[in-house]
Amino acid sequence: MHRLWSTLRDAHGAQNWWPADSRFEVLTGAVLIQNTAWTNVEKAIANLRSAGLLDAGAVLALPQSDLGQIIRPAGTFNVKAKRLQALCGWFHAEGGFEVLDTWSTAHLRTALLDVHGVGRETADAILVYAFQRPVFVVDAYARRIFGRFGLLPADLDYETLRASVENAVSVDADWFNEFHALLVAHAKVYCRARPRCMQCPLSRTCAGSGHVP
DNA sequence: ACCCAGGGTCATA
DNA sequence: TATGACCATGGG
Repeated sequence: MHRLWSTLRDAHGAQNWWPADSRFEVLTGAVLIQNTAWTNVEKAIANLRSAGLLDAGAVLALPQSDLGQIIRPAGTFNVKAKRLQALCGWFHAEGGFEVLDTWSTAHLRTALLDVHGVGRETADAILVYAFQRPVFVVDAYARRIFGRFGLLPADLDYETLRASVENAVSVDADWFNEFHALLVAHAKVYCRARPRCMQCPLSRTCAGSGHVP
């Protein structure tokens, strides 16, 4: 696990995630990124910013259909408008970061999973990037890269895979922060286009012959 | 014209 | 538990 981390770090450099100007923007981005390209999320967040909506109270005060139009570029905008308000409702009701920062990671994770529209991956991304908790974010990229690297089977269920990674290392939140970011960065560069795939720095250690995405 | 992107919910078996 | 339908924009 540490060797993969170092290999990715050498290949791609420090990522310094999450790409956001504030912790609240991380919450927003975590919902908007669901099954969507980041370029679309950027447009939606720019719309929110110019509308003064990077604030839980402001998001909650808006009719859901209006919010949907503002975040339209992010896709599935009606779904995400509802989810965004659900997350803001929880965040606001619980007292914001000042209160939530005092919660245990386990308590925080359970509460996040109870919010409509927040699943495991979104919850864990929020835990790492908005709350700096040491949690491994499992996503499709991690599964693919682990599988190819021969580290862990790609078809493990979410909680098993997450526990496997978290138990395999003894590290802080910054390590998990960088790890997930590096896996995403690596996938974006090497796991799409076939020509680049062959230049992948992991190709020598990849299991199997094809090294196909 | 198709495929997919840093998913999740809901209905169904 | 395990699939499938559904949401919907923008870039390749």
